Amino acid sequence: MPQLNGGGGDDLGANDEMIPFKDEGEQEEKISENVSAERDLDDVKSSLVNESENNSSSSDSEAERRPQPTRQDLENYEKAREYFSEALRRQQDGGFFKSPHYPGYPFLMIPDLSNPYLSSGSLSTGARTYLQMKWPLLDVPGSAGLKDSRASTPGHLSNKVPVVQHPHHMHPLTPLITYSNEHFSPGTPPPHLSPEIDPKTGETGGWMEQHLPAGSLGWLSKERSFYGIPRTPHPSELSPYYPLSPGAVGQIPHPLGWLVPQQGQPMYSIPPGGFRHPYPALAMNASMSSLVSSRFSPHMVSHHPHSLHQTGIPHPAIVSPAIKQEPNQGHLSPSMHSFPLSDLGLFTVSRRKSPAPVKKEEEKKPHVKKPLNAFMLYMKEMRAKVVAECTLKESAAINQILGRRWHSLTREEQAKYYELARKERQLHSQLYPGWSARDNYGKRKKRKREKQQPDGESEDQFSSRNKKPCTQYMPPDKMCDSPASSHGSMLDSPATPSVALASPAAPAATHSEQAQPLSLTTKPEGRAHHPHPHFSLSSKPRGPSPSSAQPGLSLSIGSPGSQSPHILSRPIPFSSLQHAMLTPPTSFHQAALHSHHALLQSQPLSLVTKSAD
DNA sequence: CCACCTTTGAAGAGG
DNA sequence: CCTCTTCAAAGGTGG
Repeated sequence: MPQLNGGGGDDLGANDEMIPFKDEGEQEEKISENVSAERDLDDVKSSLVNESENNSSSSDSEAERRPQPTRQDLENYEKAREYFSEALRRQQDGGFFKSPHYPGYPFLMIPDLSNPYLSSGSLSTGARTYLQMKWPLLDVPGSAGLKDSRASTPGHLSNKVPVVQHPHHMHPLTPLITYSNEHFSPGTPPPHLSPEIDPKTGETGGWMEQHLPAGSLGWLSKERSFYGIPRTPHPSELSPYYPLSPGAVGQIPHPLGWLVPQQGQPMYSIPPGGFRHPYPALAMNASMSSLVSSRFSPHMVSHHPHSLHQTGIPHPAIVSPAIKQEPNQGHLSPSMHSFPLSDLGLFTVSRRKSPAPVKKEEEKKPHVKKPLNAFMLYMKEMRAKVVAECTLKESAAINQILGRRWHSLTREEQAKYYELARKERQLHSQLYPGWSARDNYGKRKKRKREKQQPDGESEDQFSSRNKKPCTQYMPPDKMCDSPASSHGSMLDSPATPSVALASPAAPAATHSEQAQPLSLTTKPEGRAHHPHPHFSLSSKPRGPSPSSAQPGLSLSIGSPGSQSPHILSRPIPFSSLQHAMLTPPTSFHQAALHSHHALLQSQPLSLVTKSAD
């Protein structure tokens, strides 16, 4: 299997093991099919791109009309259908689709039909089946190394996919990974989970679903976040997350997950009635823009003054306040329509114009949100799992647990998220070149810090926190945050020989970015089992430095708003880790915190000597 | 209705 | 350069 070029490319899961086909004959057959399909789609892609360039200016006039599938639409549809059908079959067979090449094709995702918590430790994907779909999308620098062997197309037309889409345990060269469907019980999803079914008419509204054979499409629940939320195993809990129904297919998440609003709180969402991009000068490669301008359904290329920006890229980061008003995305669901696969963007957009929110939207301009950092990505993925395990629902408590678990992750595991976050930032910066985090200052309501009196500074740190002590969020009876007992990584990755380690962590740093913080100094090396020559206490460029985080470190336990003192991120020996994570910070932690000796003493001597090397 | 809580990390502002 | 602040997600809670 071709090895992905580093160069910032996606190397995640490059060595992940994959589920084999039943037999080689089958595999070869599928590979052949896949190759053939790709070739065909390549042609289609080219024609689409050309066509789109020619027609891009006429989109406005078409905007009012219902989208008519073009020849390419149909062709693509056929191809996509093949993929989907195959995907489903594979899913049922428990095999996966393997293609010898393709680097960077977007992956359509359909939910994993079986695996409840499979994502343990791995981003995403938790429960997704990735379908390889060829479609020119973003030209992501991070995936620049992904070179289609057949790619004669210019770089800007190459089929690049934001690698952030890739599950960490999935190699990009594995276009389709499916899981067994042993838990798959086709059925009618709850109405509220059938975005494509018009509750009023009972009809499915999507063009695609009307054409695709039942069961050929999997779809992603809105309940699932971009990176995938492990679903709960229980059927009753399962349905909300996996509204799978062969008869109610249609919602296909865009390969760029964030492009499709999911869940009430989409990671990145599309404002009702459209999308106004605050940054007209959106950087988009040719393929992207052409797709946007032409391949987008007329409904996407909205005529509405506040609809999609001409660039048409509803980046998830763009959020309209109005959207949060509708947790169920009512403005999206019933009237949502999937467009021909030619839109492979698989964007779904309300066909109706949302009448009311329009004005509101004018007042409240959507803003581009910050890209998620590594921890946020981790939280996004793991929250559901923790919630399911703990029966806790308060985010504050969940976050505490997640924070502890975060620190319990091995370095490699964290590296995955850092890498993902890095790519997320890359993508974000590509989409919003002029964006600055400062733009969002004040988007939130004033922090209490600002509200409070300047002189009450010394007091507020405790007072505010005292209102809700940490322990309040840590019900003693809930041992769910015990990493040893519940954290997947602990169970799943006893010490994965990390091949993957080589790449994700260290190389993450690019010319434009500093080396990943990785909290190197905070990792209990004993767990990592991967003493690296460069892994030294000084290798951290500017990560969360214990000494620099907060002046009043010991007090920062109660420090509101500001950074956590990383009390628990201290180099606590693993043997003490559990205890550390189950108990509030103590003098022990502080001691460990202020002294790396605590770590070094607890570390194998070899570690120390190695670093000396 | 909305700020708060809570977590880590990134980025910006200011000294 | 260093320190501090803000925001990103999430959803229950409380004013």
